[in-house]
Amino acid sequence: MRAGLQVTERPATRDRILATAERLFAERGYHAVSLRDIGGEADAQIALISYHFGSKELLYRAVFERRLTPVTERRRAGLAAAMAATQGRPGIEAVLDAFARPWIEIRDTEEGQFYARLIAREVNDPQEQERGIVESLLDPIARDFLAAMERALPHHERSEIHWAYHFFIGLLTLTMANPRRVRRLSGDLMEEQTTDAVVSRLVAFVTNGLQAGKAPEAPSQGGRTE
Amino acid sequence: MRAGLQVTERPATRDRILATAERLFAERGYHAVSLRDIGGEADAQIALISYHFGSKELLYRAVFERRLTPVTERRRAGLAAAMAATQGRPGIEAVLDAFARPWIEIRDTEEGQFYARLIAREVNDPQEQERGIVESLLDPIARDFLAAMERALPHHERSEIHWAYHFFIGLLTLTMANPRRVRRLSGDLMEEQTTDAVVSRLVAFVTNGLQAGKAPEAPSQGGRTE
DNA sequence: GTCTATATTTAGATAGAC
DNA sequence: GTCTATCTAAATATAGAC
Repeated sequence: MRAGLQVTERPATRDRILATAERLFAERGYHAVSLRDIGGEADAQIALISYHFGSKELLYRAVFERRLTPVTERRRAGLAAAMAATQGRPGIEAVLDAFARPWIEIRDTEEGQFYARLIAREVNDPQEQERGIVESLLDPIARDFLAAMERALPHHERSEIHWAYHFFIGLLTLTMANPRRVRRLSGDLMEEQTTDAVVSRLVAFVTNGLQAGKAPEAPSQGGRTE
Repeated sequence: MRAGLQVTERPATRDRILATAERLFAERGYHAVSLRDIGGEADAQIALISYHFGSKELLYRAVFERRLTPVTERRRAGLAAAMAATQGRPGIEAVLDAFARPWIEIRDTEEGQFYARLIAREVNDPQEQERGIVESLLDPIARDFLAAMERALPHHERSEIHWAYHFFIGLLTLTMANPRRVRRLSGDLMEEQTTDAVVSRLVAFVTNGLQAGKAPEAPSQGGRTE
């Protein structure tokens, strides 16, 4: 029986390794973490890491894949719901919300905070293409959201929408990546934010930011006319 | 004579090491680069790295400090000019421009592209505080710009301004950090951007984004009234 | 300042008993 | 599945001749 952990039971070695690796990779980055570090903090022999995962590289991939599929599913579902509710013409806020909310929700959980940081690290890494994780697991859904943004803003230049998308990624990943500096510079001005408040802020910021890029010849679409 | 390099002269060993270290640290990160990598690509003996810089850690700091002082000076000068031209009440665009332009200019030069990526990496690193580079060299001027933003937008909530600041950092660093994924997702939609165009876009995006956070009781200030 | 040679530590990975 | 013990390669750093 793999399922049915009792409350007092210690997680299986494999899971302890996964959780510890996730935390350490997120905090320090792949190359700054040794298998000895992981084994030590997970209270598992180094040999067991090889036994369960094969190699450091494969362990890293296992850490990613463990959580990525469920998150991606929820993002897809959110986008599909926004599409269905509007006959394929969703508002830009609904699209951005479906895109960002699952990430922020993960960031705001005890067990997901490190994974959020790890994703941010991976997306910002100039070398990510060599590992292929972003390209195979995140790029497909990214293209779906880009297409949805274009449907939501049919009168914007495509290049504007793409810029906004990358801006969104930038601010989304920063809110996940380095909360310490945020606290250092801004102190309690940014504490005690609920998940909802952060998502709303991100979405509102990008939505407003996009007002700069409306194509000049666009007719009013019942929205802001500036 | 240290100065007065002839055109055909090979850069001194110390400078070759610095340039190579800058590029490799930017592309792969501190821990993924060995002194052997640097020595190999710089065509310098490993022992010479120790001789010139003392240790890998000190080499890393030397790479940072080489370019940071001039950039910071230019950012300060830009802010001072914006302040002086408006009797201490600069527009938010002028403040953001002074903040971002020197970074984008560096990013867009042949010799500075790697440094821009390195800075982005450092700012997004959850572990930066341990090294203290960001805290000692970037936080002071960050606080100056935060104060200038508050002066430029006296009717905004302070927390809104701080959020916008961190958003700005996020999108600024992403445009410096991982251009490859941008190209992968958006292709030639984002090519051939001049420095001016990128700065304008960043500034316009954040300025518009900030419209979301205007304090409700603020009287119109001659700007957008929504 | 630059080189060769080497000391010392730490890394990822595996062999084989239990 | 888990352990001890160990292999091999790679890392940073230094010693000392030139």
